[in-house]
Amino acid sequence: MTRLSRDDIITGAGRRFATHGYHGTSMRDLGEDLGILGSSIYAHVGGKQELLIAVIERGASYFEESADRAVADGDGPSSTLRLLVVGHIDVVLDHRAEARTYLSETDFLEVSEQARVTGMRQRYEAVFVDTIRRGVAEGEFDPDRSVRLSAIYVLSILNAVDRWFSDSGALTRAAFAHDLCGFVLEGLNAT
Amino acid sequence: MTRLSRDDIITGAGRRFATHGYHGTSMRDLGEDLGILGSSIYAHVGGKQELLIAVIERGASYFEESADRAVADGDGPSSTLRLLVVGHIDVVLDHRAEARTYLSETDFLEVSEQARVTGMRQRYEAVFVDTIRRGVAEGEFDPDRSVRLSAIYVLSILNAVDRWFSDSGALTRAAFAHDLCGFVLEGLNAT
DNA sequence: CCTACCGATCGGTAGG
DNA sequence: CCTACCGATCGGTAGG
Repeated sequence: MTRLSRDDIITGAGRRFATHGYHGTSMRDLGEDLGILGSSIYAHVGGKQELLIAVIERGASYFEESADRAVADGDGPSSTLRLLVVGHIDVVLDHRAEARTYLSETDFLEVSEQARVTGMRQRYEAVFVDTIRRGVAEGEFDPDRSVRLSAIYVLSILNAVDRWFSDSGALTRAAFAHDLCGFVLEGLNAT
Repeated sequence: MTRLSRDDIITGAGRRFATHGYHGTSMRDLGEDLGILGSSIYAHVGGKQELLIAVIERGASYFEESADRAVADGDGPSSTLRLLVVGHIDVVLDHRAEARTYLSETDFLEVSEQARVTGMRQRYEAVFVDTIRRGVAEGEFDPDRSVRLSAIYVLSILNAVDRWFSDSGALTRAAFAHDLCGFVLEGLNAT
């Protein structure tokens, strides 16, 4: 039995927040998950709100990194969009707790933190918008569709993936990503 | 100042649950919203959990009624699908609090209630699946697309509508519904 | 990381 | 619907 790290505490908090919600989680609950007392958590972090911030910050940065990679590696708009879709799916499924907390519990951050996280989210979503816009400009996507709405549709689908998808099901992650890209690109009348 | 009804209490609870979450709402918070004391709520309802049940039951029945109407009034699969989409949008925007609580707080119901609500939700979603399946069978939709996935996509988009749409924006509800139907039906290669 | 707490708040009740 | 509570639990701290 070695001492827990701050990262361990944050990971545990993410799991609890994702399943029981921020307000549904007590420091004692969290301690029990970690095998320590609730009060012992304060040896690692300043408080419950600080844990929420740390978990959500993690979630936000996974998405940010994914977008950066998609933009760097993408070869044209539909290629970039595919990478964005695959990357988002991976973040949501490989970092379920942090991603879900980021997506569902941001309202419970203190206002200043909330503003920062909202900013990060807007920048992330803007990458989708910009990519689609570029696809329209370059003649790859249907110019008659609303760019903004198309981005909202894709993101709505992506943000709900963890609610129904399981790696242990018959549908593989790659097959799903392919289907979703097809659905989206057909909707955009990709050429 | 007349006495509040049980329905008033449930409406107030829905608003609080939708914005602050079930666990983020105290009976005293709710009382304050209603202009009474937290303890006075117990003159109307048995407890907090009973309020959650009542709010979610309302939300679930709005969706159920919408699906019933769509099936009754629809003239063929793509017509029914359009009615389902428009109906879902209306429920989510005209009954924001109940719909959002239904969609986000069901995990906090006692297990027996949770099972019932999950059943209602599955029956509702099955209407989407069946409608799309019928569209494929009748040659209206692309048979190469997964029916299940298409239903998941539409529902994912619909369930997030209240997060970004506002009736006071430039985009009207009808224009949005039209765009979404177009997006979905194009994805389904509707003929 | 535990012991031993603290004041505040929680859901809820008895009696009117 | 209010007054006046109750025991339980909450986030958090002092001291080791």
